[in-house]
Amino acid sequence: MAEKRACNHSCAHQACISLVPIFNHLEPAQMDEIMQTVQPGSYKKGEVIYRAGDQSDSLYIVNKGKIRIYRLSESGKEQLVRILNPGNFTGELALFQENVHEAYAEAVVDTEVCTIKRSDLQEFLIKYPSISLKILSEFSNRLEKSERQTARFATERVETRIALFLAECVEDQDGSLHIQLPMSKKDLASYLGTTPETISRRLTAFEEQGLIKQVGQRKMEILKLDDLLLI
Amino acid sequence: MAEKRACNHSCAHQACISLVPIFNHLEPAQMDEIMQTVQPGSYKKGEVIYRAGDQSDSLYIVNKGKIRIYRLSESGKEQLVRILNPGNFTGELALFQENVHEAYAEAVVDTEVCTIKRSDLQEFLIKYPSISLKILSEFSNRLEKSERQTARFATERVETRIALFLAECVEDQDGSLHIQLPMSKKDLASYLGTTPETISRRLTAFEEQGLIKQVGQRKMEILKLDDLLLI
DNA sequence: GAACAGACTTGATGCCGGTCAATTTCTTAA
DNA sequence: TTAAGAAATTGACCGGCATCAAGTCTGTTC
Repeated sequence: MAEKRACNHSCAHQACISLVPIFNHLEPAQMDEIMQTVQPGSYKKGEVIYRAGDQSDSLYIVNKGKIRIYRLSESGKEQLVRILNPGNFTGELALFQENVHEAYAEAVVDTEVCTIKRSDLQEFLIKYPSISLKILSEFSNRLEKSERQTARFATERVETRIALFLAECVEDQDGSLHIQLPMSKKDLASYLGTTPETISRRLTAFEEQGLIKQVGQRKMEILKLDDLLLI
Repeated sequence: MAEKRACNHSCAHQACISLVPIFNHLEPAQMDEIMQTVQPGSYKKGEVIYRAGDQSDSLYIVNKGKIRIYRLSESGKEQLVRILNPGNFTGELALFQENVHEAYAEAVVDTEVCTIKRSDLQEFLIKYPSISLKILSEFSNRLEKSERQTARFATERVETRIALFLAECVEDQDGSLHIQLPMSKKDLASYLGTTPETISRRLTAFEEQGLIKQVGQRKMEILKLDDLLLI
């Protein structure tokens, strides 16, 4: 791997490795070893990072910016699955199964990533089994969240899914009741399996019921969190 | 662990270990070691194996019978997540995160299981890292399937979800066009996020369109698989 | 600052699919 | 075999939400 070394350890693009939960428990020396294999990449706003069906052979770690991960359904419609912020990664599924992306990824704004070749990563998995355990923990969380999301789709109405999403925003933002939506309403609609129109209407209805107070494009104040969750 | 030994290696309830993909790559001696830690359990038809909120400290492997795994949504409605057959297991999520079940499990028919204590399994994970890799692969598949399912809920109509499910039945049954539904229509409705009435109506409609031919309770013949998938 | 494109809102309309109810068919137990 | 209780079907009804169509507002680029 040493021959891939592009620059020394202090390169900015490598620093993100230390942000990633699956690596940051390692010894400094081991972390350096991983950093040697990292390749930088950058994408302009709106640029596609990989497409569904692309050969998938790398792990992408977000260094700066924001990435949208979409999934295409059988009939070609797309759903927003997740938004990646610095320290998050994608491409991990391909490590353990067929090597074609099922999803596609797009830069929301100008974005810098670090990529690690799949083969390099697999070497590290064998060399440092603790990484496997970290990835297992990550997968476990993701699976849990994904199944929860599926159950919500299967059993809850759109109104409830929106309310639950707002509650999650409160949690993510450390319990503050002044929240900021992490994405546009169009993206949110895709994520929640509805339309921007319906999101807009439900939020207005919540406001008329005195449950929330909208303030500007993506900001709002949650007035009655408990009542919101009873919907 | 040896002191837990309840009987010798030939015990029937232990044999299932060799059926489980995450263990069956091990050396016979290692597999025996795991078998020593296995405890048998049996449940009558309809009996609950664990509830949402229960302390979760074991992996359950189905030896004989069938188990339904349900998830409860925030408002108490339940969705069928998965059905376990012999060789399948549940309780794996709790290995890597908080130790409370988010789902609940119920025996569909009289069922025998093997349980492995979480602490025992964690020892094995450290001792035999190859098990981690197998579980990673399993998780990776599950995550992939779960996200696909979520995307279907988000983007496809009930009619399409039913058609896609039928296509999966064909795959699972080795491409045979004479398929058997793996569960009752009530369960299927819960799994697909709809109602038994709607399932019944859509299948009748498929039949009237000449796409399938229903024959008896849970059996049918797929006449035009391609057309079914264009819906 | 003007102009433009996106993002968001609001209204009107229609239909998919959930709900309730009444049979009918199948399964299980006595 | 019969009886009882599920499971499945079929019909009537209607409400939630998608769709289409106009706007309004925001932010960005000359």
